[in-house]
Amino acid sequence: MEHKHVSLADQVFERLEADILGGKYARGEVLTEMKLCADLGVSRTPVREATHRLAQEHIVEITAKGITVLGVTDKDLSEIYDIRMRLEGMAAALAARNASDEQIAEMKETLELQEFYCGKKDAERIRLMDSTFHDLIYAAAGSVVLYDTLLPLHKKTQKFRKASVENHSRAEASLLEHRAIFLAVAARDAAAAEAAMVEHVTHAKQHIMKG
Amino acid sequence: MEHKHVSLADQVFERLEADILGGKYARGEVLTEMKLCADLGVSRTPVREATHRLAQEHIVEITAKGITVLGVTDKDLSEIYDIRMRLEGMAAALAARNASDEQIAEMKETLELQEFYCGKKDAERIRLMDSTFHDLIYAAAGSVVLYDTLLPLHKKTQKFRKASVENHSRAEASLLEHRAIFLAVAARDAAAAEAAMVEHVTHAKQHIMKG
DNA sequence: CCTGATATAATTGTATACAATGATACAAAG
DNA sequence: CTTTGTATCATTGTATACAATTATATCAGG
Repeated sequence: MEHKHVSLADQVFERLEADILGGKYARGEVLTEMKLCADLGVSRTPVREATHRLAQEHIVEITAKGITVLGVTDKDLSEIYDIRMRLEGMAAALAARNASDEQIAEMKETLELQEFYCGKKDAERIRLMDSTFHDLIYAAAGSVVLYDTLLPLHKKTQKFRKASVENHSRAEASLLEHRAIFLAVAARDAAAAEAAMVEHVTHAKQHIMKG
Repeated sequence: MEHKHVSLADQVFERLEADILGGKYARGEVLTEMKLCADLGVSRTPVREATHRLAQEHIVEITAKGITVLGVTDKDLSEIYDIRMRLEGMAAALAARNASDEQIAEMKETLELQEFYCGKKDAERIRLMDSTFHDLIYAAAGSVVLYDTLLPLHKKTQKFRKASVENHSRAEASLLEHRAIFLAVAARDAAAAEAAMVEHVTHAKQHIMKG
């Protein structure tokens, strides 16, 4: 049993990041440390650590006025997809070479769940399975640097991906694209995996930037 | 006059990041907050903020044992260059489209300084001009996301780039490659800028990974 | 000599008091 | 009415005391 200690600061960071990128706080909204302390029931120290880490990722901005929520602009979103277009293909190709059988099994399971939730039209869980699938690809690539580069970018798109898969036909198309990526990775075909991933990200961008 | 307040935490962060990525602390070395406090003459609070931000970038690891310096492994270095190969071309192409005349003038000036220091065989300053040139390209691209993605990756290579340009022939080759990128950007030729940048990063990787 | 439990010590995690900064409201002068 | 100076207040920045965790040394038992 892994009893790795998770600090309050880590918990606050995860929570705030998810809340902001999930759309709970509006862009431009100004928070204060004390308000967050009261909401979360912790002292300023872990809140400070969390907000400063968020500031480093340009998710909030800290001034004497307070903690301003920056979130993700449409311009950011477009740029994120342009970057992901170039890096996720690389990740898929590496995953095809380096993924363990166990990782491939996890991908398969994730895909089956995605199909299940797609049938139930549960957008939030479809989005979650989407995140998990991409995360598995990043991890399977076996590059810590690539993982650290892609994960924050992917997280920043989560709110928009959820909105996207509320459209059922897009949700089904996304599932098919994921399956194509999976088959190529499972077949250890790096070139096919890269091509499938590039196509997937391209379509995702097209659909998201329309809305 | 911009009298933007720079906190102690920011100063400590910059200092520690530069010291670790510059090679002052060896990989595996274990620091403690108190030691850093004594060295830098500040309390634990700003030191904590700085070290935790460094931990987020995987430059250090914080455990009950202390603050372990991770730095950059050869594997990291290789992966960083593979990623930069894909993103810096994008940045150069965007810079060719979006750079202001002022930014282009700054690039020109930076190049002239690089040439000057290349003549004097001053590796540290060549490395600095190299950093400045790439930073100008990132900024001129006009994408905050791309800037934030590339800058940390570029910083992590600084120690190795310095070692690389201590080889005079590589320093001269690098200067020529920068000039080719500059000319394409100044001519507003995005495709040429991208090609020149990809070639530059490719050569840089080849030279650095040999050493 | 090795193994394991236990006590100790070193380190980070957290809370809070105080300092410094900057924003804001308001009044006085032009 | 606008502007400018000033005082107040809210907020973050910093230092430090205390709690919790974990590594490490020590010792007993086999």
